[in-house]
Amino acid sequence: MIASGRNVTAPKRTPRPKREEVRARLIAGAMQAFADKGFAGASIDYICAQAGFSRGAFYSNFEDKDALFFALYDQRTDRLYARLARVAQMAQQSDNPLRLLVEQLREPDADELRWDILNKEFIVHALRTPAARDRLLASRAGSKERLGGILTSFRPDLAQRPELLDRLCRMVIAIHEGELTQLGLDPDLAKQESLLTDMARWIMSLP
Amino acid sequence: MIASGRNVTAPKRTPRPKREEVRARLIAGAMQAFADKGFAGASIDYICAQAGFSRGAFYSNFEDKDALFFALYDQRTDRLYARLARVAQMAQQSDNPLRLLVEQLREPDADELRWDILNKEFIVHALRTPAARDRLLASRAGSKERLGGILTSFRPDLAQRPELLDRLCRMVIAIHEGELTQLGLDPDLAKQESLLTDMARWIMSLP
DNA sequence: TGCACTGGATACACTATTGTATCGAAAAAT
DNA sequence: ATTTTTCGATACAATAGTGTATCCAGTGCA
Repeated sequence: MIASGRNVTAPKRTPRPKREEVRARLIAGAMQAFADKGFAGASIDYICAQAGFSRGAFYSNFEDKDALFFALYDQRTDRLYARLARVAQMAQQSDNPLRLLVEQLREPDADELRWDILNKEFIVHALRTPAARDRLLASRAGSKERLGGILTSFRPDLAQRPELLDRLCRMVIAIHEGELTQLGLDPDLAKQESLLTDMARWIMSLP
Repeated sequence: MIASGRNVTAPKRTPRPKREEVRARLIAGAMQAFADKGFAGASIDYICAQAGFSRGAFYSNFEDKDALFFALYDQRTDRLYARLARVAQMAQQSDNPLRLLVEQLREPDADELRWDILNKEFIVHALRTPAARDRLLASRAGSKERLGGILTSFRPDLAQRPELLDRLCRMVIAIHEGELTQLGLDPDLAKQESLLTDMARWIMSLP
């Protein structure tokens, strides 16, 4: 049942990977490499080594390291959006939607923590690069928007208080990112309850 | 009244700066350079150019770039500690100590924002370098300790609830760092009230 | 089956960066 | 005043990284 095609000639030694897969593996390699060495610290050669390709593969798929960085960031942003959408939908029928949100946002597994390193790296990059800054701001505005929708589904009255809602979103994001920092530095904290639970309780108790 | 010493010979052309000053200027240059280009992105040459010295000066004062990074970090840590101590003292006699704390922590001036970039840079560095991680954890534990003292001066009952106090400190730190991120990316937010004021109100209203 | 094309691998030229060895002027010591 | 020490500046060798030009195996189309 294996390779039922013509087996007359010698078997293919190196079935060249599809372009999409090459890109995907390069992006995955970049995530590893950037987390290991930082954006500037990771040479293109090192990134390619992580992905199992040569620099030629890189240069035929990306303009330069910045482009790869953006591709990686976009991928993760899409993933985050998908997760938030899932939470929003599940929240509709859950009897404890806040706990759900907190659990979904927490996810302190290795991958998430490694991504958080990179997220910070990207923030720093954006803080000094106008183009990256604009892009990041737009992306974060989208995240905040979605988060606002979720919070409103918990407390419908917030829809009437947009400025308060905005501040709450900012606080949730700040605490989330801050907690990831603390978790990354001190893994023991993972045993404790998330700081976001307190935040959630506070939101629900607001007048 | 100027240079009352012996003025027989020609005036000194290049009064070599004291060692302390060289170190200080190199550290200041490093802050500028790291904020501009990141830790790995800032070459030693670039750092020295910012400080107005040659690489020779650098190598005769520091082991390598890491050592300079640590020196810079230590300097800022000392400064933060001093500021926290000042707040704690002022809080004793202030009639609105929380506002005081918030104002002191906020300080969204250019220097503080530039330092925040570097702080994130250092965190990222620490997340992947065990030695730096230990050092950073110790430093942050110290900060948390001092912050706890300040919070307790506002709400003495917290002294009896150490685990709650610890969580509150973590939240304040998380929100502070998160807000600095947001301020850096979107300077317009500086017009708004600090997120920490809400946090402070919440702390004071805790049962 | 043959042929053109795609795209990853390799080689090369060029630049940037690092660390060290050496030099010389200013400070300090005698 | 002369010697000694200190320490920033300069020169140099070695290395690492980048981008491009070229090559060649695999792929799809006729």
